[in-house]
Amino acid sequence: MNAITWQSVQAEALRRIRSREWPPGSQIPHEADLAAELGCARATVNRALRDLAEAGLLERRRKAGTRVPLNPVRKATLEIPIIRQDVEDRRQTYGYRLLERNTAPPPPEIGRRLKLRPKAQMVHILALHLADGAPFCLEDRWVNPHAVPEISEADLTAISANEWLVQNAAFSAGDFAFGAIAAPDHIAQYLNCAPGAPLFTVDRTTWAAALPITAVRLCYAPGYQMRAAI
Amino acid sequence: MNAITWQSVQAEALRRIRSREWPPGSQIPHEADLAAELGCARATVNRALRDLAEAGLLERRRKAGTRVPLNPVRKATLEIPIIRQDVEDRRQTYGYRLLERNTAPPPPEIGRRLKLRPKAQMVHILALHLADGAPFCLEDRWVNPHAVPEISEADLTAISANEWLVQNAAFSAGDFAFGAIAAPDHIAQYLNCAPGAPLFTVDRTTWAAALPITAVRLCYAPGYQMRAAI
DNA sequence: TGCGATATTATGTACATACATAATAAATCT
DNA sequence: AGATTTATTATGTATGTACATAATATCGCA
Repeated sequence: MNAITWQSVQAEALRRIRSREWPPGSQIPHEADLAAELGCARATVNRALRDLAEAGLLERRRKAGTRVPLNPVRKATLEIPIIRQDVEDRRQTYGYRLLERNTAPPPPEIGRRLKLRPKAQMVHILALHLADGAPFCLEDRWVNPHAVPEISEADLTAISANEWLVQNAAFSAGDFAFGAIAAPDHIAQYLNCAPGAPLFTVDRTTWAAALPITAVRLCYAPGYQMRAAI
Repeated sequence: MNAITWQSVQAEALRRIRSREWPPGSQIPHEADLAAELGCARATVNRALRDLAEAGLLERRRKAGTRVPLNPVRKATLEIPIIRQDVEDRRQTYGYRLLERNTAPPPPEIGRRLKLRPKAQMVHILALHLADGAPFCLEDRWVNPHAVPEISEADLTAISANEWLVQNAAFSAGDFAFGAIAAPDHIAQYLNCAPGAPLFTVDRTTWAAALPITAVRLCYAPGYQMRAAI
């Protein structure tokens, strides 16, 4: 009956970090010593410390050992559902309208972000997501047709590009930027809000290995909040 | 010489998910079978699949097995540095000014968020973070003195409450909400921007087990973006 | 002294085995 | 039939061993 689990090892390590028993910047005992001290296998210690390192509470390097970082970085996990799910999770009924769809060269800024040559043709999609009939989020998207040629045939009036891409495009990496803008006139019209109203925005680019797939800006209606937990 | 690593197993699993070989909603073979098929130990498969489950690409339940979720939820990891670090990472020089500090009962909304009784006294702190001398972020914070009594003696003119708390308060959980607001007059003054300008905001509460520690709203100067990667 | 080769070391991973745990399915009893 | 107990099963975890890998420290040589 051994009560030692990797969670209990992790809890003990956390306690030592927070109590300054292992002060910031210091090196902590190596796995074998800790395992001996706590009476468990090295693999158990490894699992505990590896997890803490992934959470940013420890820094580990081969041979150099494990240390408590001087500048702790909190890592929060953001769960980013497809927009329909986001609306339904709020117990509202989801609606969707495709506003525009054409093929054109993207604005220079989008081209730069996706590292495409200047005049490459891309599929441009403008769509509005609704919650209980009211504007919820405006989706302004550019898709690289070379990455997902099937997009040309997709029926984007029935399913949003957001959802279609999640289901049909392999992706390996991406980045997000969250910010706030004042609603320009044309966006204010779609979102049915005052021009200049503060809008929460998400800019997102996704890649399949080195191949750019899509760049999108989501503008949420005033009052929207995105939540995360640690 | 075995070239099979948990990463390669993970890559193969990812391939099958994306290629619809394992379609959304379906159950995938159990660990022992996969291990036999791929020619590795079950522990290796476990590590690979466990990681994918943590990333939201698989759902696992004991006895019930492992399945591909119908509604994929993308999980992004947000790195949330202390504000000084954020500024310095932009290669700007950090500055800080404590604007106000007093003890008072918090506004009802803060009290509710922290689940405190209505008239509990809290430490209120208003501070401005600067980048290259320009306003960067306004910090409006309420701290529970019962959770961190040392806050009363802390010299918050030299070090920000943000930083002091990271270094001195044990915390176990927290949540974030990101949004956008129109700058109210008094905030616009501090941030040196036009009243009504769109501001990116972070609302954050942190807890030590069941004990509320602090609630804070950060208002970033116009144009600020917070970044995350998948 | 300076530089490159070599040894050392702490973490990282793989594996076989064993047992724990949770959820389901089957069996049993009333 | 319905409720309760008992298998069954897939994932979860712990362990000892072995070897891989990356970073550092040391040695040997010019």
